Amino acid sequence: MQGKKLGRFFENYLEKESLFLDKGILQASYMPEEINHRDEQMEQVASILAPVLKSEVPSNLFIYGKTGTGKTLTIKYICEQLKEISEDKKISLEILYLNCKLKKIADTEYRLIAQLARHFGKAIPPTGLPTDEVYNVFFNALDKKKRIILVVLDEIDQLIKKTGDELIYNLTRVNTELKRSKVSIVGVSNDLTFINNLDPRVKSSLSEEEVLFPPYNAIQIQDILKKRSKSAFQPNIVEAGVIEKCAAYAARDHGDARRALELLRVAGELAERKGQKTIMIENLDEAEDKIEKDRVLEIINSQPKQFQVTLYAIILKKSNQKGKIFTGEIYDYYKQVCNEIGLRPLTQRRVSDIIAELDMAGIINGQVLSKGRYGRTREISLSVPESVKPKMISILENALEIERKNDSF
DNA sequence: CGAGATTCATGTGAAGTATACCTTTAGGCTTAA
DNA sequence: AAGCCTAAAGGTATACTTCACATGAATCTCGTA
Repeated sequence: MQGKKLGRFFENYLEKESLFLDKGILQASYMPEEINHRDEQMEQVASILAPVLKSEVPSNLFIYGKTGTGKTLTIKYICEQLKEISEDKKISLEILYLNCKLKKIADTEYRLIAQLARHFGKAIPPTGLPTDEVYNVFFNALDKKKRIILVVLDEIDQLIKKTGDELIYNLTRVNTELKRSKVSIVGVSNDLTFINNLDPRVKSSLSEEEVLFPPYNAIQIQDILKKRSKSAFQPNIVEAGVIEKCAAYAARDHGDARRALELLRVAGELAERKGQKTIMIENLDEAEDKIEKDRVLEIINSQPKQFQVTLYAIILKKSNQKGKIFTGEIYDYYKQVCNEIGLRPLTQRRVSDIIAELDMAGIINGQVLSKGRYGRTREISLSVPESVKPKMISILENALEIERKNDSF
């Protein structure tokens, strides 16, 4: 009985014609044939990196611009081109791309270097080796043969903020130690100000060259969306005004093209799931909601237990109590929750750091403020739409194996 | 009334600790000559 | 004697704790108008 029903469902699913021709085109990982509206930046970056094709070491390069301005895309595109040409012409060139934000992969000096070394087939344990040793392994792997290595560090600001700038200093000194190989660093950052807080030596060596990626304007985003949607969707699927609205949404927060594309894709998925024949403007609002929801839930799920408990405490405290909430209150509540689920509570010091990290992740919003005679604390609020909250709570409760006794809503 | 001094609750930096993991070393056992 | 395995020793990164000091505006204190 059930099986039959399900079977019919799948049949229907297959029969239903998809709105998409190629969904991949709207995904962030998609590499288009050509990149629009970034000609100038493209040219700059290309001309800076071009010397690798003559086996010369290019200057270190620092790329900055807000999210969704095409930094990552452009640098990846150029790297691919360089790689192709270098293979054609038998130039030995290695390009390493690494995103420094990935937790547990490249978010400390040790892990970053280890990751780089692994690129050359070296097995590096997750812990235990001296960092110097890992450097040595890495250097030796590099120096095995004569070549130029291009290290692209995406979201480098996150890493430096956390681990200090010594890392870059060490990487730049590679060139003086290696006999045969030469390394050139490309740093990519969202944070426009971060470079100013660096050690001057590091600063000057990292940003021998700089390229700024300005935000796209609404018209450019529209253009990009149109081009991509043409090959991503079946013809005549996207209703009039949808693309314009989509671009407007994205332009609203600093011309983030990635966001615009995601919005369009998710809107398409939603429309398809609902059995619509076209994508309507309403779908965009739903999509925006869903994207935010997915983003938050994704982060929550990947968070360590202690972070989840902290967040859980924040959410519940927040919904039980009107007005502003502060670190002290949360910590008390947090301890209580820990007791209930039999988890050893961390110190307030640590929880304070965890709160700061949740803030960084964009789930909550914390602001240190002084309440004068009544001390100094962080004022915390949830930076998540109301609609996501119930889902968050149930996920957290699930993850933490909490049984909610009294419904506090 | 206003300029300092005081105060509170917690932020924040530095140093210390526990844990998990790594390599090296030394001993003990086996094996083959 | 050489080879191999194992366990202990010595070392590291990371997550967390402990200790101690820094912060900064509301409030208090006290001299002055």
